[in-house]
Amino acid sequence: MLDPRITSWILEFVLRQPAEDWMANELLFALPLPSPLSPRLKKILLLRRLSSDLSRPSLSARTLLSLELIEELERYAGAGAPSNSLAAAYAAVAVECTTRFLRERSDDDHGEDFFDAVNRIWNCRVADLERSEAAGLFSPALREARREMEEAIVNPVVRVGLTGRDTKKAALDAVRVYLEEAEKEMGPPYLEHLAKAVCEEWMSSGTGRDGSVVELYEMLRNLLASQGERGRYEGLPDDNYEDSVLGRDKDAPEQGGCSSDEFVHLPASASEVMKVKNLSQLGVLPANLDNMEENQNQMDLKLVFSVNEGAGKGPNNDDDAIARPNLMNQDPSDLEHVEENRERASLSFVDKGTKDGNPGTTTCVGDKRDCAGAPKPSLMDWNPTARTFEWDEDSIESPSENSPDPSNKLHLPSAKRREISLPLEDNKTFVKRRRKKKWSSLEEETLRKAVERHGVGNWKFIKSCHPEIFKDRTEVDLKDKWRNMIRCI
DNA sequence: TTAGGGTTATGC
DNA sequence: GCATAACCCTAA
Repeated sequence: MLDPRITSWILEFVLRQPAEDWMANELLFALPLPSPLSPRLKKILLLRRLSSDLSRPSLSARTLLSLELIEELERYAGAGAPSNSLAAAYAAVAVECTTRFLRERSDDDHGEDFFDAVNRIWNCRVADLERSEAAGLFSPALREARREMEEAIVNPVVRVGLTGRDTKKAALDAVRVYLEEAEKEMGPPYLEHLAKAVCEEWMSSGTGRDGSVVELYEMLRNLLASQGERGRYEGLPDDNYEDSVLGRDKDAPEQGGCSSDEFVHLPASASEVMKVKNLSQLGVLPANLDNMEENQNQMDLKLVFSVNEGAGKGPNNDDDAIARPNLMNQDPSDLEHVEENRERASLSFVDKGTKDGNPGTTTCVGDKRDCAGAPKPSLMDWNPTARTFEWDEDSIESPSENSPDPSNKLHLPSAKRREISLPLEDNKTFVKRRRKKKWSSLEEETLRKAVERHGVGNWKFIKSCHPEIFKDRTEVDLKDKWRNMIRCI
């Protein structure tokens, strides 16, 4: 079993090389990693995602999210205000994520997408940012940009001016500047330090070396052991190497609000875990997956920090598409059943995949705003007005009720269902009842604050302001939850 | 779209 | 069996 510390160093090294994204994801998925991830590795993964966005090049709400997460990481590490380059990149990306809808508008689009983006990004996201602990990102440039966007809502001349501006290049440049600065600040990969120490050890130990990978790995283990026995190993980076990247104050207490556990643990669905287990049985993955709880954490961690969902190209990619858990296309709706770890679900790196990378909801300006346009769940998922049956999630519907081979049911069992309401003759109208999902404290707190800010009854607007946090909730869910919450007072 | 009553699941 | 939370249904 590989030492998770060593694999994290290897991962750091690979992520900081110009390796392809699919390879980085493969490694991220395959290697055992320490849990929770170190702040250093988290930051490296976030930087890598920014780098991927640059290389495609595609800036989206996910890019904004990556920048917000970096700020949060640094803030909880006690690093103080975000750097100018980080704030500048954030402002530039926010502008680009908005103005792109002006450039890309179609004939039948009368600017609704742009208005939605202004509301979503500037009236909700940036406004929340200003009031939050992340206010360090709220730079003068961001303030000015918000003023301009608000003006663009009512002034077509400003919109025309924005359309003619190359905000994409400006945003790409700003992100590039930040990445270069962050890379420089981070210093060389830890593995390079280790390699130097290993070389010295190698040179001094004389004969009997064969130079194999196994031997190299053993030497790394020995170095680790000697580090443990003697404290700092001469020639290795000091014990604070991990923290130094983030400027962490050694005396700063661990923060509860964004602990690494909360930050990285996003649950994989049971089905995903089963896929992993199957792969394990096939020998594709290490067979050490019996402890599903523990290994699900590993999966969660990797799903959250996958490098780039749109970059899953690589050898055998097509063959893998069905069989293996796809780190790039994990559906957030699958991420159920682990309430304790949902605190940062809104910070997941897995996008719904709308055209701007934003979750699929739209909002408009003003109180009691018209928020039409939010996509409803597919009828294939559930129908709020249909008579309901409960389905066993683990069961897979048989392709045909008249299957010629009844033995198939052993492998593809018909869905178990139990009548809940009046029976209807046409089974097609029966749609599963959603699985109960306990509200996380993040959802509750967000709802509480939103009601304070926007008032009771604006459920659709509140949902639209926090589409990622409430992505699995309907407006009615928000209303019901609020009803429950005030009952407790 | 929302409010409010009804139903179901879950924990004790 | 009861209390509660989550979810569903439907009238306005």
